[in-house]
Amino acid sequence: MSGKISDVNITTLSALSEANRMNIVELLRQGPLTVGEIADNLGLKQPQTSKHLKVLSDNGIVEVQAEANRRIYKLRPEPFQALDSWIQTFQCVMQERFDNLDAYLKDLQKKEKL
Amino acid sequence: MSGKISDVNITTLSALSEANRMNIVELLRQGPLTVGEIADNLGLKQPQTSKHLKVLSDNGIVEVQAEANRRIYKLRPEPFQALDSWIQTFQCVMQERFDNLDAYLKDLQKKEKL
DNA sequence: AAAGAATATTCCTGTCAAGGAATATTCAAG
DNA sequence: CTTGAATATTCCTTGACAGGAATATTCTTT
Repeated sequence: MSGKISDVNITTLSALSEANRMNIVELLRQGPLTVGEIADNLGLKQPQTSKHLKVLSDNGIVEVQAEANRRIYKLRPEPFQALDSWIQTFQCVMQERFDNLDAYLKDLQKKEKL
Repeated sequence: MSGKISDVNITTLSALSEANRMNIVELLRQGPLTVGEIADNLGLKQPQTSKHLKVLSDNGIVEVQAEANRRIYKLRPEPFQALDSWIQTFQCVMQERFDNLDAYLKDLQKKEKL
């Protein structure tokens, strides 16, 4: 049911859960950049930058446009939209009112009377 | 500047980027549960369940309340709030209007005239 | 065609994290 | 205080993944 949504998010999350890739994504938030620009901005070497971009690309977080010698990378909206709508399903948790645990404990006592 | 925010998110993301932990979190969205209940629901063995819960706990995603023999785990709101506000910084990406790349290419041409 | 810039790929190595199995801890009840 | 349930922890092994270094590819320019 919500299986696919979760699957999408888990690959997105694992791609983002690496510091350099997170930095790349936050950098690209400001707009498209070439590999060299990304590497320079973040102090990364070119090969590792390409590798990280490949991971991001394989997970649909980023897309490429070849322009002569260069490859211009930019963020794709979908994974962020998906992540946003996923996180919205936790509204009840984010607005916690500190009565959930009490309710649970009362429920537990009921069960144990059986 | 936004360093701390990123750091918070990266530990949250890496904790969530494991399928079993993701399942645990989605299960706990519906309310607090004991270790045994979580393990049963997800078909996990108790030791691994405890280990995953420890990771989630170490990252502040989950909190425990001891109740006799049992430990009741529940989601903490903060990481989700943080993730939510982080994802909101990608609004511009999520509303992409397909003109970013064009703008970049024009900008690139300008630079190359120098 | 040759040279050089920009990028991608490969191979190697070390590190880290997850699962399995066994064991330790903690608590309740008799 | 012994037993048993619920949970945590330890040790071990294995696989995934990131970085380094070298090399391959692709395109431009001359």
